[in-house]
This record gives sequence, structure tokens and C-alpha cells, in this order.
Amino acid sequence: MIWPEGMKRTKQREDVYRALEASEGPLSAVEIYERLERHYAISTVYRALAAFEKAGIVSKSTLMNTDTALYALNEGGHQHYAICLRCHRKIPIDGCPFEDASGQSVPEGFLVTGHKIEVYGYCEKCREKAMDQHMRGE
Amino acid sequence: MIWPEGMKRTKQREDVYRALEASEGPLSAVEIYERLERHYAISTVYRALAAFEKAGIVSKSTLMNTDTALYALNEGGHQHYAICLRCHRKIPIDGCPFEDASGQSVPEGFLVTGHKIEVYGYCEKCREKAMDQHMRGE
DNA sequence: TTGCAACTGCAACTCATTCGCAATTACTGA
DNA sequence: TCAGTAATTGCGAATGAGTTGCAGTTGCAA
Repeated sequence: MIWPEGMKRTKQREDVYRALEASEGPLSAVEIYERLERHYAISTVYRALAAFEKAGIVSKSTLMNTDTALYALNEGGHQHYAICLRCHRKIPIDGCPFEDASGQSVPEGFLVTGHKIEVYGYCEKCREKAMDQHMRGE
Repeated sequence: MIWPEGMKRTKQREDVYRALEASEGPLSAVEIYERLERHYAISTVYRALAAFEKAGIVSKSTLMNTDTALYALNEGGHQHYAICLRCHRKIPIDGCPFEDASGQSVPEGFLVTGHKIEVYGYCEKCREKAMDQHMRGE
């Protein structure tokens, strides 16, 4: 467990950290709260996540068409996802399309500190069902 | 003004549409509500936007670290932005890094229907000020 | 012109997230 | 080891974007 310098170690923060560590994918604050069996106040979970984010060991992201933020440990570089519009499964994309692209697309003088790429569509399993629904005008 | 087939033309919807048309960048529902001088109920604005989005003539997006959705007319292809973390200016990026990149990065069997790319950082004007603040630990 | 499904306004509601404040706790230095 | 203190926590109340139920209104097809 990496611990940001100057950050107090408390039971609640360690547990939030472990919840993220134990999870295969990004979690929402409420999901973490539930996984910790509501042992701590939800505001504490939010504050721990905010502290981790500020310290740079956690990244926060919001998926299109949702209003809940997801949090994940920043381990070894970054990752992008293909997100299924039907089952909401997040499939990691190998490599980063942004790195492949010519850097000249960013405006001159702009200092890039990060980026976010999300690809939307239907995963193999949902493809057919989604098309059926679409045909029926749902 | 393009009008989706089967959608009723009402004064409120036309005004919402014009507000988007007249704007240089994406607007939030509240911004539209204000620009229309609160003439209509905010729920009406939301419902008009939802109807436009469903009809495919408006796209909805949410920026990282905010909880307000932005709406824009879908005119001629898509656009990505470099977003300044300090002044929140949205600078259009020429071209689409995703199109340049090899398509093989997306998982096999995944049917892509759309994507979203946001580049974060500091624009030329905010660069220095942002660095100063960072140094002072803000 | 009429009928009615779609649309609107209003107010009350939801839900994620934040905040104020008093009580608690992790760390520092003696 | 222990006291002092600044950071952290828990609680509940507040916020703010967005949604919803419902009664009244309106676009539009016949």
C-alpha cells in the first residue's frame, strides 16, 4: 500500500484504499460505502477519496449519461475503456489512441496534464439484443 | 432549423433550439434557462433537451469534475475539446485523435457507436497562474 | 373545428455530493 | 510515554442538478 507523504493514516482511509485495491474495476463512493458495510459515514468515504485524488493516487471519472463519479487507484499508467451501452460493462482498451495520434492536434500553448477517452457501443454479448430493442423503438 | 420528424413544434422547444444554435459552445440546461430569461419552466428545458437528444439532433456530455451536463447541436461531425482546468475554457481540437489511431485497440466484437475524448490541462493564459497556485499548495 | 395525445408549468421529490460543527484521533516534540 | 494540536470523523442538514406526478394547455391530424 503506497501512502502519500503527509497524509494521516486512519482506519477509514486504509479501508477505503483496500476496497479500491480489492476491486477489479472502478467503484463509486456509494459502492465503497456498501463494501465497507456502512461502517463509516458516507461523507468520510467522499473525503478520503477526495484526499487520495488530491494526492494523486486515485483518479476520479464520470461516465457519460450517469451522475455518479467512479474512483480507481492510479496504478501503472492509465487505462481507457470501451463501455457497453446496454450492460455497462467496461472493457479495457489496450494502448492509448491519444498517444498514437500526432501531438499537434492540441492547441498551441496548451499544457496537457491529462486526458480521458471513452468509447461507447455494444459489447459482443449485447450487440444483438440491443439491435432488437432499437428496431422496436425502445 | 432542422426539425425531427414526429416532434411537435412548440415555442419553448424552438427557443431552446435557437439558444443552442446561437451559442458558440455547449450550454448547460440552466444556462439555456437563463438565456431564455426564465421564461419557461426549467423542467421544460430539460424535457426539450431530452427530446432533442433522443431524436439525435443534440448531444449531451458531462465534463470531468463537474456535475452539470452540457448540450450542443449535432452539426456536421463531432468535435473534441481541450479543457482548461483553471478558466474552464473549451478549446476545440482539430481532427480526432481516435480516427488517426489504429482501430485495433477496440475489443473484438465491440460495436462502436460513439466516443468521447477530453484533454485536460492549462491554456496559455492560465498556465503561469496555475503553476503559481500549485507551488503555494492550493 | 374538434379530439386527444403530446407538451407545459408547477411544486414536490430524488439522489449524489458537500458542509458546519462538535467530538475524536493521529502524529509531533518534549 | 504523554500532552498539545491540527487533521479527521460522524452526524445531520444543506445543496444543486435533474426528474416526476398531475392538472391544465396546445399542436396537429382528421
